[in-house]
Amino acid sequence: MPTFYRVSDFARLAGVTVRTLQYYDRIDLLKPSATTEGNHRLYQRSDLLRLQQILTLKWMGFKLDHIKQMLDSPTYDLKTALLLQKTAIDQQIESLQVASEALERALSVDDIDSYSIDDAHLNQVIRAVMFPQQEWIRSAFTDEAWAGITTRRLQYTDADFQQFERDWRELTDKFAELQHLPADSEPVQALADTMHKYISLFSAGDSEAEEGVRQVWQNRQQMPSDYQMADEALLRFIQHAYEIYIKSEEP
Amino acid sequence: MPTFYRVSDFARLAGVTVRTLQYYDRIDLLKPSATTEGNHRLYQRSDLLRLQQILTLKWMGFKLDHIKQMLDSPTYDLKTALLLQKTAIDQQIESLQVASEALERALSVDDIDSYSIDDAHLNQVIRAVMFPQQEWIRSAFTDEAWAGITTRRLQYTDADFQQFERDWRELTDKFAELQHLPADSEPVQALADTMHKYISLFSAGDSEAEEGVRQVWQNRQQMPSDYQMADEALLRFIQHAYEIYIKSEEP
DNA sequence: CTTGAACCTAACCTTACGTCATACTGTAGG
DNA sequence: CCTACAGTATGACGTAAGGTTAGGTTCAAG
Repeated sequence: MPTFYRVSDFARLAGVTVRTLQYYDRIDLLKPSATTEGNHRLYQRSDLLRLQQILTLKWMGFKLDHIKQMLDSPTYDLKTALLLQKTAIDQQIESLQVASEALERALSVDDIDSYSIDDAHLNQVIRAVMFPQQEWIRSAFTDEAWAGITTRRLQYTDADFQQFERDWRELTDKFAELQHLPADSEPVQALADTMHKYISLFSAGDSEAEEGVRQVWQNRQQMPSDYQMADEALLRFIQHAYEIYIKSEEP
Repeated sequence: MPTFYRVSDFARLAGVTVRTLQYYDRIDLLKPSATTEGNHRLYQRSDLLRLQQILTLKWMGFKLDHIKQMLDSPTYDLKTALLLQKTAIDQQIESLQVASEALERALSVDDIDSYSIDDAHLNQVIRAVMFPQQEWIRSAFTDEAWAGITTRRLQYTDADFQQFERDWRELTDKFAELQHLPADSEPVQALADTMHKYISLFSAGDSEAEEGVRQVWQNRQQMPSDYQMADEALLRFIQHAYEIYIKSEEP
């Protein structure tokens, strides 16, 4: 003779709302173990265990349909699921931290004390937020090309940037391997083509932005040393090959 | 004679989807600066600046209607908004970190290597996740009362717990002030009543859970020293007052 | 003038419920 | 047994920020 709880009592017991229990019932996530003749839900304490599992997994960030799968299939790979979830959460934390730091920088912009907002202000904040110390890059672009670049930049995650860096390094490594060939030879030009496609991707078909990239590339002596690559001869080789490629594409 | 972009070009330029631009148009967040006779949207580069502002703020975690307010009212208090947003994000980070640590603990449960899931397994994981080292508390509760407590616990945020602690300290401080009065005097019993209401809140009307709380309270010598309060005399005073209160309520 | 790509709007889909609106059930008192 | 009235059930609509079709229209090249 088990004790039964009506919805509101059971809800209070578990710290959720009645609506939540009704919802979980409807999506077959948690069914009451009995009902009255009049179709009112009756829960037992044993239902509390299942609800505890559900709420714990939910608290960990799993979605309800995922939780249903986990609880309903006894062969579910829990360890992998937990691992994936932790990875996802850690990624979220990382990008939130980036945003938090950006907000911190935004708050440190002097003029913001005026407590008002106009385009100039806001853009100053945005510049402070997105590109803390890279004025030497910015100077190569027109205002509007720059707006395009910074805007597109927002779409990428940290993982994307890491991939970019890996790709870029791979590309320069390949150039290094072919450094003994003439810059206008076919394999080198093929690399230049790949490089061009990459730059196009970055500038998204924005010709002003592309021009800016070329400027940065050519004025690379101004780069802070952190950004400079070691092998100046290799850089000149790449630049030469790229110029040949561009000329051959724009007759 | 400004250059116009059609939606798809402008979308590519900015790195968003066409649907997003259509949506921003509909909610009056970003209108194209012109349209064709056939009602196709035409954007200019100057629209890109506004879109950049929108996406930057969005990336910071602001909601779109909030962004609209910010951009449309020139007297908007940007600094406060940024500050509030940073606070909110930092809170999110904190609770995600708690979840991440919990998942870490869950992954360190030995038996999980079996790559399967059943109630016992899952509950073991849950226990590891939610209550790392407090077996001394758990031992005072029945399994089901414990399930209720851990489940309710999920509903609370860090801020709630901090509030709990503050309330609790305030309560004990008040007891300390009245320590010169007899335990059955009216002001002391009033405090005991407050304390009882507080415990009831914690146990959500769960009588088994309440009993467990009383057990923990009485066996407080087993607590690790971190949890012990300094003044043992005060504790005995509180316990005495509380016992008198309970007896007077359950005749 | 035709064709195919790009574009338009409208409408439904997603999550995890909250919030009504309306109808029904359970129970205590008379 | 009847009536209040509290509790409950079901269904519909709303949320945020678009994604995803569906079906019709416009653009630009040939």
